[in-house]
Amino acid sequence: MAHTPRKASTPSDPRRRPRQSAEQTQAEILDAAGRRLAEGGPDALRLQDIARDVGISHPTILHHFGSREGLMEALEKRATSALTEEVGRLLLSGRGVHDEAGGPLLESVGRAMNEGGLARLVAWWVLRDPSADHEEAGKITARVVELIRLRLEEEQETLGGSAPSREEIAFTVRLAVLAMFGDALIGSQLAQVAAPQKDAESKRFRAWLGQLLAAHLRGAVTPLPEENTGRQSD
Amino acid sequence: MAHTPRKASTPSDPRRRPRQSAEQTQAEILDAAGRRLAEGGPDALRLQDIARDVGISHPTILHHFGSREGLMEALEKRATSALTEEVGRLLLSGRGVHDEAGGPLLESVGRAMNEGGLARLVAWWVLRDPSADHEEAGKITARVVELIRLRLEEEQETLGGSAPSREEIAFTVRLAVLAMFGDALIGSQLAQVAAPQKDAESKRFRAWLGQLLAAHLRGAVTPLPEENTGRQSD
DNA sequence: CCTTGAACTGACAATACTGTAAGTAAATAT
DNA sequence: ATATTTACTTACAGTATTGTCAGTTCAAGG
Repeated sequence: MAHTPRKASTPSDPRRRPRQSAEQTQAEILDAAGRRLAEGGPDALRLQDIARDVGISHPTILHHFGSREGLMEALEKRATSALTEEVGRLLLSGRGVHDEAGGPLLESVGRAMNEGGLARLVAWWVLRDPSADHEEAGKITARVVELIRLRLEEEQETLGGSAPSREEIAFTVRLAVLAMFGDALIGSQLAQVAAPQKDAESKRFRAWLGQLLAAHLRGAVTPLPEENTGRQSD
Repeated sequence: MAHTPRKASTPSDPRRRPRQSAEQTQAEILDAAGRRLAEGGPDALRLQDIARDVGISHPTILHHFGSREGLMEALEKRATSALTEEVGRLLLSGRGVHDEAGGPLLESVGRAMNEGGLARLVAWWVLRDPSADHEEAGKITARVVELIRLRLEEEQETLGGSAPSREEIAFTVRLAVLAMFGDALIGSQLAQVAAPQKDAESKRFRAWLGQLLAAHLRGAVTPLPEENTGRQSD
């Protein structure tokens, strides 16, 4: 007695999802997963929940992504490549680097980190496996550093002044990224104002940071003491 | 046929843990849990694993902390109160604020975030429940801001110069905390050097940041434009 | 038209984890 | 010395979750 299929003869069950293209369904799954992750944290990423959100059965997710792990990889890939593209576009468009207040670039990264849920995604990823290398991040920042350096050199030729060293730029970019990342995760915890104004404070902080960094790169370069450059002495 | 206790009559089983004080065992459990969390991320926080690390059975953890949730709360409480104490000590000792390079305070927070695993703990906490308020964090930073402000005013009286506004200080502290937090989590991903030197680069970055912030607070205050202070216009 | 492949599903297997129950042994209180 | 509390254990219940399997419907290609 094999298990009798309960309703083997229901042709065209109305509850069955009308067949979609693979791309379509996969995109819907990733959207739902991203939403879950942004709202509820890592524990909220259950196949069954996501399936319910989309309106499919959970084995369908496995069919498309192979495993839960596969889904998570796809999620990360999509998020980082979206950011890479946006940053690339901003940089090449010639704006965003040294315009007023550090400008669109900072805002764009901040938005991706906050609304896009990128910060939460990355944090969750890093928490899960601290030793994993997020190659993409290094590549993006390296690219940003290089482009800023070129632009500052141009500027220096026309306006005069001394261009900061590459390390100086690298640290500045690093600071900007870390601040955006941290702000998206715990900014609201550090705000000194009442809840409804927290978003405004965060925005103002971003503007302030942009000015600080721009001013720093432009002139007030604080050289590091040349002690322990690579090897440690103790 | 009740289940016959398998070895009901083994008096003083050698495998049984010699009875400890509650405090002792709880501390060991928290240590082990912290280590697990730092190494493996949220998913690695299993009662059975922690119990094995300590050398007890997992219901003992439930006996001491009530539930898994209780354990996590205790973990967070211990970590934050340790940090609070250390920061308080540094601030009251009169050092750490405006000594060379931002100094011990930055280093201490950085250490707690990195080696102490505080950053990972907080990140994991925030990921799990984005709406949860981490009151402690706000309190600590508010306190730091206030103390720095007092100290800068003192300094201003003796040396002259203009003391920065409270918002200026608050943003600077916020930036410092965010940078330390972010650096602990994803700093290694952003580093531009080979793996073995990443720690050194992180340290150098910290020093650089200290100088930048100190210099900023001391003189080069970039005032924010007085536009949208609270309400947004679009 | 028929075959092949792919999207999709319901039912089930396997596993793993938190929490409970009941009992033992050591310390503390009476 | 006896009673009580408490640190600690084994065995088990309950449940949730990922993944597998066999099968169905739809579309495309021969």
